[in-house]
Amino acid sequence: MLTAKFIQENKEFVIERLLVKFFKAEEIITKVIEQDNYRKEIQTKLDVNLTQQNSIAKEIGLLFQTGKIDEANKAKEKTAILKEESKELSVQFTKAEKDLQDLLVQIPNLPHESVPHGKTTEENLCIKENGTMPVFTYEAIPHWELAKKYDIIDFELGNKLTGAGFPVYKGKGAKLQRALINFFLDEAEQAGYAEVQPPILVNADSGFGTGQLPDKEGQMYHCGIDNLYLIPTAEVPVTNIYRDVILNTSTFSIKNCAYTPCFRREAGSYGSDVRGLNRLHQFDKVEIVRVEHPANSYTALEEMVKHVEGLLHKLELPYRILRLCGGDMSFTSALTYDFEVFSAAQKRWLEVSSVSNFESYQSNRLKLRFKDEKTKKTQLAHTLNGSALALPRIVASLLENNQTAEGIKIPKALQKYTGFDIIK
RNA sequence: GGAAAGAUGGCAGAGUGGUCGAAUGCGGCGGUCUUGAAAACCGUUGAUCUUCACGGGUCCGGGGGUUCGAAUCCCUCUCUUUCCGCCA
Repeated sequence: MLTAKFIQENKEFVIERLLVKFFKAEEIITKVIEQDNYRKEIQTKLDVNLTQQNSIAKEIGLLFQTGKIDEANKAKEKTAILKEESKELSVQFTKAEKDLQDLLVQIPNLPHESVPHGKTTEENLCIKENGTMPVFTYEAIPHWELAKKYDIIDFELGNKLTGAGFPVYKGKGAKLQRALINFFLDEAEQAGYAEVQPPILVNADSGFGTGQLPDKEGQMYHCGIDNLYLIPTAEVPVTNIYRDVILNTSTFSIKNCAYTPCFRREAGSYGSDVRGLNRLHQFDKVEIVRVEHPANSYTALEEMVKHVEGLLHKLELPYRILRLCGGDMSFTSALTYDFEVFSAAQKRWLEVSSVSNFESYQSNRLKLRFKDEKTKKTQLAHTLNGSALALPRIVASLLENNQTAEGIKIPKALQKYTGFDIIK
């Protein structure tokens, strides 16, 4: 979230920038400023009161030590009123802080200046399209039929075990999953990302840190007995590694990668675009996460984009890169690039990665800071993350685009991981 | 699941209800010495809110209470560790 201080100092700028996200901020910004001023006012009153109490308490201590019991008892009476007042003030202060917090979490992150204006997915800016589009002399078969034909993914079996959106990968299908995970992890490692294997259940503090809570509570699976959440992305546990941490400037850049299954309730999604692998409740993903000095975060973002692009290139999939417009961006992001691969049978682009710079928006919630060596002051770091990559739609696209009369061809880069070059 | 112990600054670890934001050690930073380094020695070193500043407030796991005054006493919650049981 944004800090009250930043809003105080950049009121007009904040309002203007948020319009790019179609967020009318004028009213809430005014409230934030009022609330912040009120908070300060209460705090000042409380401070003065406590100062008085402290000094009287010290006096009493001295009086007792010097044996002036009567005077001490007299002084005690003075504190009664002060105590009463401070109790009242501190209740007000706690409420004032909470009310301010409640306002701040409602304000989205400011979009970067390069974010295109626009409201819908059609207005995202395609900055690159690359790779050869698949050509078929016959009607290409959709991946859910291919999966059945070669018996590599069993959707019905998943229904039996769990429910819709939990497929069972079998034989070469399972091997393909494992191959992709290893391929993505190896590539990330080569690019300097240190692998971590985090828990896939997290507590509420972690959920709040990266912004899933409180707003997106309904999107996560919740284990009520232990009050833990199944992660919707590795971003949550990996970024939260750095919650409540003060870094040294020298520790930048922090680069982590992690493979985890991801769980999403996807409440409210329906229709033909959820068929097959297009939208699952459980899927596998390799995530890259970075913590950066504010001055370097956009360079880091470009590096991440290059990395993801390299993966798609090696997988020989036709892809395009979109810079999301204000209306399509997430609440917490300052700049997001989406990667889509073309899928031959569905004849549409499928999102396989989303790479974002959150600037200090997550850091402020996470209390992730660093000590500036020159000013000796702590300031918020920048966080970034991106999928590199999410598996299901990659698999969908591989199956559909690489189908031949003989079987499904495996791209060269993947063959040493699969151990086979065709699924038949 | 049963039993016990514990939670203090980056880490380790003291702490009598009053002068404790907190000893000490390690680590970090700066310096002296040195051709350089190490060692030794000296100094310095928490976070946060508020204020132009001086200053002031808050924080010893979270919350509540007792008291003029709480790291220290009481209640409660959470978490951690150890032992036993079960077990990948």
